[in-house]
Amino acid sequence: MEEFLKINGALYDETRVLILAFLQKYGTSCVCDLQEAFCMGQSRLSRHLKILKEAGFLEVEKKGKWSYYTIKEELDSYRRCALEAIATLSLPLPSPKKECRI
Amino acid sequence: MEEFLKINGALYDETRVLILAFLQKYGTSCVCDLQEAFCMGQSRLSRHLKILKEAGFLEVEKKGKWSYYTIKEELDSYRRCALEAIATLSLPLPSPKKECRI
DNA sequence: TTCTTATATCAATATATCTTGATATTTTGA
DNA sequence: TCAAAATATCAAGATATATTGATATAAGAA
Repeated sequence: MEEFLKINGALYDETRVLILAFLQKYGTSCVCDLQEAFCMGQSRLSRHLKILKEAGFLEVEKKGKWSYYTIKEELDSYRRCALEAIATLSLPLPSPKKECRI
Repeated sequence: MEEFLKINGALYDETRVLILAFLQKYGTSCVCDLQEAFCMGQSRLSRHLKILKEAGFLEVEKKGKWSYYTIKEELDSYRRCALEAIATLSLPLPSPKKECRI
């Protein structure tokens, strides 16, 4: 139950749904990529990414100063359903703006 | 987006997940059935049932003094996924106690 | 009509969550 | 070693949600 609620809590926020949609569309991104794209404060983004990670949607890889967030490859059926549902929402997403990678 | 968030909000509450699990297992129930089973205050139940209904999971049929709540037959794939996920949680459910129907 | 029952809704309080700005940590380069 | 950049975390205030008890509504029985 606890895990199920954590998943739904993660999905019960517009910002996080948009982040998932963005990562589905554009793939691995660092926090600064998302900051640029969404024009969003860094602490706010960092918090939402943490929630998505702890809900089992994302994984992080740290390289140098950067943290790269990716949607996990292996997801259980419920999380996959959720991502499909998000994809079919056809949300208007910002485009990735700058490259700030290594 | 709005509808998707409403679904996830409805699923982000232990009480409501239990109600869905109960209705999946035992079928149509009136509010008093659920009160008996869950030993839960009536206004609290009524509120949660309303939220589940407005999130598209339940339908209500009124007969006399009673309101009968049922899980909708025709659900989109995301809601169906959610109900499957709930079923596989194998939650410990109270048994229906009394019959208070017409 | 009047009383009782089943349900819905409201108001007040408590709890949880989100946002913002400030601070901490870590890495890299000067 | 020092400063700057990327990210994480914390604290305070604002907003949302859940619970409880009280009240409202509607149907049926007396």
